[in-house]
Parts: sequence; C-alpha cells; structure tokens
Amino acid sequence: MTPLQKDPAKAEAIIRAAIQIFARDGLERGKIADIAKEAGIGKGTVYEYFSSKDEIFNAIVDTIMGDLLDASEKLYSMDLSPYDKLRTFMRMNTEIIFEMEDAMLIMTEIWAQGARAIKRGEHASTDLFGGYEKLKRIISNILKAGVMAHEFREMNIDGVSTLALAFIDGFVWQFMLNNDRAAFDRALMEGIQSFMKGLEP
Amino acid sequence: MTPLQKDPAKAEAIIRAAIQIFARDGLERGKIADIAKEAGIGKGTVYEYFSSKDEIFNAIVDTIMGDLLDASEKLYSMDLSPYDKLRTFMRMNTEIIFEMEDAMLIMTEIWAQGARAIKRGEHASTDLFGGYEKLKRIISNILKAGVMAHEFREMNIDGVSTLALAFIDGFVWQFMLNNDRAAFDRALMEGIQSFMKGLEP
DNA sequence: CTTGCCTGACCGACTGTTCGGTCATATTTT
DNA sequence: AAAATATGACCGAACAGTCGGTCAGGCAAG
Repeated sequence: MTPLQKDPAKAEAIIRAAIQIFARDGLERGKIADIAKEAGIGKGTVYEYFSSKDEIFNAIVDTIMGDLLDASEKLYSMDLSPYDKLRTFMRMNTEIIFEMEDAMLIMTEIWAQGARAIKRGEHASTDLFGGYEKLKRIISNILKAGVMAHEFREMNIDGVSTLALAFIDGFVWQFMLNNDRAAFDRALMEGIQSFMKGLEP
Repeated sequence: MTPLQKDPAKAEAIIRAAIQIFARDGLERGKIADIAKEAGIGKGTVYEYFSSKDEIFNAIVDTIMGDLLDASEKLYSMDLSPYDKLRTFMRMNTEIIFEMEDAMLIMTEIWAQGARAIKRGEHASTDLFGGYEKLKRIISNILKAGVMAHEFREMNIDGVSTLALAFIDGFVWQFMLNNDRAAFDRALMEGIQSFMKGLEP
C-alpha cells in the first residue's frame, strides 16, 4: 500500500526529501512541490508513489520507527546482563534520535496530530503509537529480567519504563536547541548514571 | 503590547477559546473564525485585540508559562528542605501540566515551530524557550542547595536538571494518550521515587 | 503502435487579514 | 432634559495568496 512497487529507490528519495522539507517548514507548511523539487522529480510523480500527503507522513513514521525498533530488537537479543542492556538501550536510542534531528522534529508534530485525533475519538492515522508501545515493551522486558536477576530493585515496571522513555524523549528535545555535542554527551552520561542509580536494589 | 487595554476580559476569552480550538485542530488548521465563534464574538473583533495569529500564539505561551513559573517560584521560596522541594516541584509541575492537557498540545507545536526557526538561524518568535530556561534555573538552584546540604550526591547539575525537565515533559506526554488518571498517579509516584533515589548520596 | 512512467499547468477549496460601515454609549450643546 | 454629535468597539463580506491534488499530453522503451 505505502510504497508502490515501481522504483523503490525513488520512493526512498521522496521520503528523504520529505523529511528534510517537513523538518524545515513543518507538516502543514511543507509543500509537495518543494519535496518534488528536492527529490529532483516532478510534482505529479510524487503522486505516483504516494496517494496523499498523509500517506507520506505514514511512510516517514514507518521508516523512522522501523530503524529505531530494528536497533532496539537487535540489542535486546544480544547476550548482555539486563543492567548493561538497559544502559546501552538508553544511550543508543538517545543518540540515534539525536542524530535524526530532522526526523525528530517531524515525529513530534505527528505525535501531536495523533494525540489530537485520539482526543476527538478518531484513531490516529499513523502507527507512531504502536511503535512506541513496542519500544516500551522491550524496556519492560529488560526491567523484568533485571528484577528477576536481582540486578534491579523491586519496582512498578510500567512506571519505570514510562520514565525511561520520557527520559530519552525529553532529553533529546532539550538538546535539539543548542547543538553543543560535548554538552550533550556530558549531560547524557550524567543523566543515564542518575537513572540507573535509581534502579539499584 | 499584547492585550490592548479595551476589555481585558474579552482578550482572556479569546485566549481561552484559542487554546481550545488550537488544541482540537492544531496551530495551522485552527481557524480564527472558529476562535471568534467559540469566544462569542465576530471574526473582525479578534483583530481588535491581537494583530495576528502569531500574536495569539504569543499570548498563549505567556499565559501558560506565567502560570507554571508563578507556581514554581512560589514553591521555591517556601521553607522546605531541598529534597522535599525538588520532590514537590516534580510532582506539582507534572500534575499542573497534566491538567492543562489542551495547552500542552499547543506548547508542543509551538516548541517545534521555535526549534525549526532556530535551526534556520532566525530566532523563535515566542518566548517559550526563555520560560523553560527559567524553570531549569529554579531546578538547578534546588539541586545546588541540596548538594551543599549533603542531601544529594555530587553531580553534574546541568545534566540532572535536564533530566528533571525531560522527566516532566516526557511523562505527561505519554499519559496524554490514555486518560487513565489512576495509572498516571501510580506511574508518577514510582517515577519520582526512582528519580529521587538516583540523587541520593 | 502500445504501454506506462513522468510532468507541470491548472483548478478549486481554504483562510488570514483588511476595511467600510453599523450602532451603542458617552459627551457636549441647547 | 433632550437633542446633537463624537467615539471607537464591533462586525462579516470580500480580497488575495496559498497549496493539495488532477489530468491531458509528452516521452521513452519494447
């Protein structure tokens, strides 16, 4: 449904261009014409690959969330102690998202859009929330294993996994403004340390 | 500059209506006409009080941020131990924001808008970031006092205050989706506990 | 010739902002 | 007190600009 067969490389190019344009101009102000120009194709061609602007949003979410989930699942299946796994999860996801600055700006708007839709009783058109739930489940599993192994204290799993995701999300956001990579790394290290310390038995 | 003299009550009514409409439809899709209708006045009258849509955004930010800062500063000046002060700060702000659901949806979009502007080299038109800095400074001061009093461990103040704000922000966001107040309270309690534990000496 | 991708001019819907005019109220005049 | 006048808050029709999406024709490949 999303990227029709045809030339998959072109579909990807459109998505890349769309991420750039939407990050610069916002979801509403970002013009299809600009995306087409950025991708080096005609406006009409965009509609050969995506039937509407909304569908481009969807494709962006799928791409980004896919990347994030792939990395997380790969990490999850590695042979590490729960403690190290969680620590690495936090650091890795924060850094991945930080690098994807453009995408992050877009995801935020899409998230808000979805939240509004849900408030209205409709269901969000994108599957952003589903991806988020999957991430949360991975964290929950790591936490459970850690508690079982007495590496972490007893805890309300749901509360802490919420905290973990809040951490990642909020952290990146604050550093999106002042692109000081060194300060980011320093604060991230301190933040993760503090977070992990809060889980000790 | 913002609310002209005229009838201050009407300016407030416009802002209230605007928050409602923008939260429902988004910043771009939210129509001035709808705001006017919601406020029970004519479309043209809106422009007697605010010279543009952007200025309404500004007024919203000032209102919300003002409330948040007032509460925080009041708490800051209370006679409590740094530990209790921080604990209360976290809980209070999270709850205030949670209650202001509508405003939060809007702030997020405005934040993204500002981040894009900054990325482009312009400066954000709203003063959202300034308010955020003020909040951060309050937290930093509490933390410093706590370290001094040996209630908290030695730490990178900036990293932890970033973490604290990330906590509040991210936490509320996740619960905006499933309006389960009981679950929110449970997770919040666990989250704060975990956070505070991370700061112990 | 046929097929099918590609294109950009075009259409129509939408909405922020403007502006000339209305009218309730306040102020001045008689 | 009543009439005349002035004020400015209020209004919504009209304007002008913007864009998502369409489609008739171009072009390349087989």
